[in-house]
Amino acid sequence: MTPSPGRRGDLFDPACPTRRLLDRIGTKWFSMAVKVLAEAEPGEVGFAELRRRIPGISQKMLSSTLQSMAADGLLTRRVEATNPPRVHYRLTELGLSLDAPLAAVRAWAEEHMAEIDEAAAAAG
Amino acid sequence: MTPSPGRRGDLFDPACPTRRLLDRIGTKWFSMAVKVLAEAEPGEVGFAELRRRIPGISQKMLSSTLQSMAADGLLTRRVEATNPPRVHYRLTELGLSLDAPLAAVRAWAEEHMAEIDEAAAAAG
DNA sequence: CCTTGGTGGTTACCTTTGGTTACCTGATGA
DNA sequence: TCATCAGGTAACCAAAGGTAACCACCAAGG
Repeated sequence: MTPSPGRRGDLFDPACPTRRLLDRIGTKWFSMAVKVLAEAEPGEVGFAELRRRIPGISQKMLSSTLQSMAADGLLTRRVEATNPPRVHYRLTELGLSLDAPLAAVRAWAEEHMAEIDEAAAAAG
Repeated sequence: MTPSPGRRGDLFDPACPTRRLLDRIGTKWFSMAVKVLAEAEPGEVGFAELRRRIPGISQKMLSSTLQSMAADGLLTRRVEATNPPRVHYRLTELGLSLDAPLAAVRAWAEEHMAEIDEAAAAAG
């Protein structure tokens, strides 16, 4: 109680940038969306195509994930004014730059998660 | 259709290692614990000292965070058999190696979260 | 004509779980 | 007597995430 209001390093206050970033990349589909969009060949991917490339995601989750990413300036929407209007998504430079640290996390996971599994199995 | 089933397979199944890692580092105190322990000078930190170095954390959350990390083989517990038994925590090599990708995430956050804030403010 | 399917969403509803506060243990030392 | 050590337990809250239904539009099939 009464956690000393004293100055703590910025890494720990509620507005800590790392915490706020982790809140985003910790959501279920965020990192997958970044990866799929970062690795997309034309750079631009339509909504339905994204659904196909992210197996298991629902329309709602894809829609809300893309919305929050757009609000964060990580991607842009382009609405094609055709018959059934198609919407295309593309990472901004900011969003693209985020793929680097995420790739580091992915690499660590693919290299070391087996060790975590062993430890978890041993711990019962 | 799907002439190439695009064997990005394992990255998207429920047992995807990246997803399972993100589920961990996305929890509120996990990354802070890794950082504090990785930067600790003796390498070993007691429970109460951890509480002091992670302002705002409760006993329960510190306890459960450390437990899950121990179960994952990321840290080890050393119980000092003194009168009030003190418990010391130390990252394993596995846990220590995780600090590298997390540092990349922290670096990105400190460098770019301001841009996200601007975009979010502009988006209203 | 009617039905089906695919386009890009939105809304309502429900469950799960992460996180919080609060209170409990026993032992010890001042 | 009281606080501190390292937790455990219970109850509660808010948010994440899932399912399902709905919308408007259009193309193809029968």
